[in-house]
Parts: sequence; structure tokens; C-alpha cells
Amino acid sequence: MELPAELETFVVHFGEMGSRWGFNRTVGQMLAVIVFTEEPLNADQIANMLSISRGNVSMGLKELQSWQLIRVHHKPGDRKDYFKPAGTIWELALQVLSERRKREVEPTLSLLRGQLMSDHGDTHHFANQRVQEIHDLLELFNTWFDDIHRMSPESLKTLMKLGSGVGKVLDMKERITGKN
Amino acid sequence: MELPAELETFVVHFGEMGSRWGFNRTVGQMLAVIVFTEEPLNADQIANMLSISRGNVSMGLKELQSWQLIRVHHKPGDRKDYFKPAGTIWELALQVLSERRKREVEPTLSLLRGQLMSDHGDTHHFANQRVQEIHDLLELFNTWFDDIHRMSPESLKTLMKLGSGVGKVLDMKERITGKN
DNA sequence: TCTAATTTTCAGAAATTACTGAAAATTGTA
DNA sequence: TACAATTTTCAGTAATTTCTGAAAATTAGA
Repeated sequence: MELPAELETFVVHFGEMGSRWGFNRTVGQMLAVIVFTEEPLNADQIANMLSISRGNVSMGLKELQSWQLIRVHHKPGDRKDYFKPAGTIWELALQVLSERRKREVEPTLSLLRGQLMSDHGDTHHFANQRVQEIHDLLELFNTWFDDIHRMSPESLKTLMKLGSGVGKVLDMKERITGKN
Repeated sequence: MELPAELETFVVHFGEMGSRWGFNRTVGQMLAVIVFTEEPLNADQIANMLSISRGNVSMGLKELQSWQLIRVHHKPGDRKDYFKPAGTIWELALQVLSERRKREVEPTLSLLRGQLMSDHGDTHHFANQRVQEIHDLLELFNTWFDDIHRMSPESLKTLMKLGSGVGKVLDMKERITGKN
């Protein structure tokens, strides 16, 4: 199977962006062909479409599965594994954010939690103040994201469209409930 | 100036996380020493503390300045440039998000906008539907982030603490105003 | 303007990351 | 179980990224 001409732009672009998004060029390109192709694809098809080795495709598929961005699909009477996106575009985007939080925030949060355990006390040392601040920030972000991640796509869209307008709603709530 | 022992953990960790956060190991380490040291530091001090070349420090400082994470500071009677964080921890975090949006979202959004210009019409082609979906998602994220980014740290903290509890406030609003 | 202090640049070297392809392992069917 | 189809692994190689250090450029004071 040959790469359809209309996909080339996206494959090239996803390849270039791949490393910024947390994987590498080939993995980005693989994600592009899988997302923009209606039919599930098998490893040989992907290798041909991108002109890369079979081994590379195998590693890339493992990576995309570890990100939970693709899913195996089997065709009756065919032993090959076929791959398709693990959800809607919206779900894939949330999944990327989720994995990145795990890889980019969790390790630091663990370290800082540990530091605050052992360093309890001299909260006046400059560095320890920064540790506390970064810890609090990441902890807040973490619970916020957990919370957000559980919302339905629809609620989330509504919320995002409201944007900072939420501030006004919050003010309103305060006036009504008298709390914050 | 030698690297204080209590900073070593953070320098090593920020180095390891650096590439996941969008820069490289040395730049991550440089950010760590600058953030965790009370006094502004000059390039030679940083080079000594991290045992890296002067040229490397120069490049790293440029990178951190392009991210707007550090700022020059001058001492009277001293021609050297000293560097300190460009803001509070909270501001630095927002700045990282802001720069990453610019590097990780904007290029794709530009491409997709262009595609939708030229491809206007056959919205039934599978790939074009995906293009539209990704475009709408990124566009929504973009305006949401712009909005959020303008809020004061305090409002933002309040909003994050509320988390998905915002959903309930929104429901309340709908009941009251009869709109969404 | 001249000079010394300081910073930046960048070619080459070092380190890291990614890729290939053939061999090994696994899987499903008969 | 035996075998062919398929996938995974991984040593060696290729490509990319990062780093060094000396030379070039810039800057500020005399």
C-alpha cells in the first residue's frame, strides 16, 4: 500500500512535530497515517507507506500503544495485527496530555514530595521555599487535571468555550452563596 | 563558585527532565541553578557550578532567554551579566506553557487552517473530516489558553481548586439564566 | 578612539538517539 | 505437536543533537 498523495503533507508535518509532542519523527509519522486513514493498517502497510524498516514500525507501534493512542484490530481470516486510533480526536488529545503529565510532571512531583519530607523544618532556606512553591503548583495542577480529565468531552467543550468568562460565573456564585 | 551540595539533587533532576520539558539537559540544569539560587549568577559561575564550557553556557542562556524564563541583572561596578528568574514560580510555569503552545500547537494550527482554505468543499473525505476535527480542537484550546493566560494568578488558583466543581456552578448558572 | 573585559559564534568532536535487517521469539492453525 | 506466519529484539550503523574551546565580535570605560 502506497502513501496517498493527500496525506503526505500531514505525514511530513506530524513527523516534524513528533519530537515536540513527546515522541520521535517516525512515531509521529506513524500516528499521522493511522489517524488519517479510514481503514486499520497493518505493520507492513505502514512500513511501505513511510518507507521505513519493519523493525522500526514494530518499535513505533509499541510506543504508540504505550501512549494508548492506537488499538489493535483483527480481521477475520487474517492473522496480521491491524491498528486504528484508540478513540476520537478529542480522546486522543486528552490521552496525549494525560501521558505527558505522567512523564513530565509526576517524576518531579515525587522528588519534591520526598524533599519536603526530609527537609521539614528550615522553611526559611531560599531553595526550600522554591521547592515548596513548585511542589504546591504541581500538586494543584495534578488534582485539577485529574478532575478535568474525568469530565465528558461535551462538558469540557462548554467549559473551554466559556474561557475566562468562568471568572464572571464564579463571581456570581460568590454573590449568591457567599462562599468561595 | 561551587555548586552547593543541597542543590545537586535538583540540578540532576532538572537535567534529566529538561528534554521532556522542551529543552536539553544542560539548559534544564542551568534553569535549576538559577531558580534555586538566591543571588543572580553570571555565566562563569554557572559554567563552574555545572562543569560545562563557557560556550555552552552562552548558548543555554540564550535559549532560556528565548523562553523568557530568565532576565539579565546588572551589578554596579561589574561589567558581567548576571541572570535571575524572570518571575515567580507561577509565572515561570505559565511561561513554559505559553512557549510550548507556541512551539507545539501553533505550527500545526497554521497548517490546518491552510488546508481548510484550499480543501473547502469535500468535507466527506475521511481525512478532511479529521483535519476539521483537529483544527477545531486546537482552535478551541488556543483561545481558551489565551483567555486563561490573562487571568491573575489568584483567580487562576481559585479556578483550579474548584476543578470540575465548575461543572456544578455552570449547571447552576444555566438554571438561573436559562442559557448556556 | 583604544583597549581590556566579556560574550557570542561555530567548526570539529563527543554523546545521544534513531534505524536497519537478520535472527530469535511468539502466535495461531491444522 | 509441528509449522508457517507474524512480531519482536537487538547488535551494529547511521543520523542527529549537544558540547567544547579557540577565534571573532561586542561592549564599556579610560
